[in-house]
Amino acid sequence: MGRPPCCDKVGVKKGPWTPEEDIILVSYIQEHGPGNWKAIPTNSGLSRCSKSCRLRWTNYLRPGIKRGSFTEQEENLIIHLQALLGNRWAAITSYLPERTDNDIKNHWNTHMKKKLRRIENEGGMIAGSGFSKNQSIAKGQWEKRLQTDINMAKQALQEALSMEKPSFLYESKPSSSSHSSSTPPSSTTYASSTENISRLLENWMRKAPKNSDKSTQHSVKNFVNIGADSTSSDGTITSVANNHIVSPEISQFQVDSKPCLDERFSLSLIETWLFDENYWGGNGSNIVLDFSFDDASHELF
DNA sequence: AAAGGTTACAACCGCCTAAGG
DNA sequence: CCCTTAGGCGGTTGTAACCTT
Repeated sequence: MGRPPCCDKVGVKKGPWTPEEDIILVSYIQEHGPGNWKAIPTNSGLSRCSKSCRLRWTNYLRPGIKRGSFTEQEENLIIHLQALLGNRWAAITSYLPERTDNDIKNHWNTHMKKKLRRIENEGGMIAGSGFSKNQSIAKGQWEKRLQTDINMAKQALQEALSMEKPSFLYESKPSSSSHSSSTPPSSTTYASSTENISRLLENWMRKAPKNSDKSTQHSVKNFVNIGADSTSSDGTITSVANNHIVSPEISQFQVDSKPCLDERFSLSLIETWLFDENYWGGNGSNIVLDFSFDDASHELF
């Protein structure tokens, strides 16, 4: 007996989500909170499988998602983390909470791989691996990587237990140049969808005074704000969440749908290393190439 | 202006893991 | 323990938008 499909394939809609479907999903989650994905299609009336709903929410509709082009600092961080963690996008995403793993993965595959390949051709190193050619197939590399990960986890745990709470790493440095990218963020279909959803949600709010529950309305309003912010005239995303003035509800969403926030609290050593400009050799183009695990692990642990 | 090629990204697929019975 | 299943993750694909000729 094979594994049954996650959802009944018959009658399950596939393909791009419509704004109407988004509204239904968001409305349902506003009311019931994220989670119990299995129940969402049935209870909300969506003809989508639970997986599709979860993905749509986490990658697209969840409040606090930053869209648009990546800043140089974000890219540097991704390169560095990819060298350290490999293609573990979920782990990498925990350092860039405003980005989704899908977003980072896509950006890596479409932009950064190419960029690094170009650098590799110029510099004769293996891009993205964090190792020079003669190191790349070094015996014991995986063991070393694993050990580093274990050490990282231990360190994080220790710091978490000691209640050390460094400020959010994304609050300080990355945001400082968040609009420094020379290329304007691309306007995608998301923008118009979001505007539609925002409008619909506003109408929905007006029509739905049944919610004596203020918090629900409040959170919907926040969602609307975020939607509007995310499509501001200059195309940049400066959401409420970016400034961390998020409603408890939204915080809850983020906590619920993202990896443990405490992970981020407890990585001051790592973040120092990750954001240390010196590591990046000034222009960020050589960093990975000069980076090796020996250096990093020695410094970190 | 049209055709063909390229890029970007939303969404799907299938595997893995952990929780619950 | 074993089995089932929901949720999570990374790889891959499909396609709309954009660019070049």
